[in-house]
Amino acid sequence: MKAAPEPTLLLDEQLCFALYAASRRMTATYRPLLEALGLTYPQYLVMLVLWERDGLTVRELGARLQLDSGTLTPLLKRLEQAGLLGRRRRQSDEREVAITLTQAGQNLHVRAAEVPRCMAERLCMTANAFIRLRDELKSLATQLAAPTDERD
Amino acid sequence: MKAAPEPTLLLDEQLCFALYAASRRMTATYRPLLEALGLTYPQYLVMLVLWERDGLTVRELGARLQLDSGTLTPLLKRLEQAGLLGRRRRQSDEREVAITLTQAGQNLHVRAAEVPRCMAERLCMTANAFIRLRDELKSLATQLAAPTDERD
DNA sequence: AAAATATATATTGTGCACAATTAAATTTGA
DNA sequence: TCAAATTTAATTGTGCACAATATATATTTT
Repeated sequence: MKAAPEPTLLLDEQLCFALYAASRRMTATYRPLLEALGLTYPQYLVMLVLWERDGLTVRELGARLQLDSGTLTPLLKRLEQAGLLGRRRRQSDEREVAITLTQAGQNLHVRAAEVPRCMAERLCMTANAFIRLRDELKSLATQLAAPTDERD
Repeated sequence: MKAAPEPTLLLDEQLCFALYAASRRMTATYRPLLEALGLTYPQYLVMLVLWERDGLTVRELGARLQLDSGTLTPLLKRLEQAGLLGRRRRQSDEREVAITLTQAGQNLHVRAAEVPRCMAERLCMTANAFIRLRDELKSLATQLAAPTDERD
């Protein structure tokens, strides 16, 4: 019976740092592709959500991306300035702000379609490895989102 | 013979978003633990490096963490203000700034030791799963760091 | 040695993240 | 019914990330 290995403070042994470093490298790899579309990486994520379903509120966008209004409000204002979307209060509930794509925002969908293809090529992973890693990361995030006392 | 699946623009299918979301969740999980030590997450990473090897230059720290002086200089100044480290020009090369832990900075090492233990418990992963995921993320980062035309 | 080049850090500016607060609209309930 | 509680965005403030530039020092070239 072997004792559980003691977790260390060595940088190279940390899962958190591998995750942090990989995430920043991923964003850096997207950067030149998205720059060609006039988007930052978080802006691209917002557009992905809106291309799936237009007219969401700030709250719904935030729920999807796990971002709050402190991040989204200025980001959405920049996308509005760029002419990709519009923001207006819902008449049914004046607290809510509905985000709607402009024609330019909708048109960008077509040009964006090559981004995932380009990244897939860049990753050099099999479809299975891709899906396995993605789903492991999803379940890690789920595990970390659970309250501290959650029993599995 | 099945054709390769076409990559989509659906948010939930993106590896990048799973990575981005998991990384932010991870940082959020560290936050209360590190707050007790008076550190932010990037500051904690800098301390991990210095606890392994003191007296590194800003450049060497940056190489280890993949961060540039635009990020590190103000961060290191805040850690200096907090009394955890000192910054001084190397006499051998006045361009370089050596970062040295103060006694308080060294003392924090002991209290920090429980952070990885606490996180390991929080993750609910076997040691093998932990290592496998960590190393997959490392190799992903390596793959993304390679120049675009790299053949495997 | 002077000029050109390279290197290390700092500075500036933009854009996230996220906590905390504010303000307005809506819902709830005594 | 109307005061309290809740909900939604926006605002404010701090701290990263990162590109671009500036500045000082060191090295190389001529």
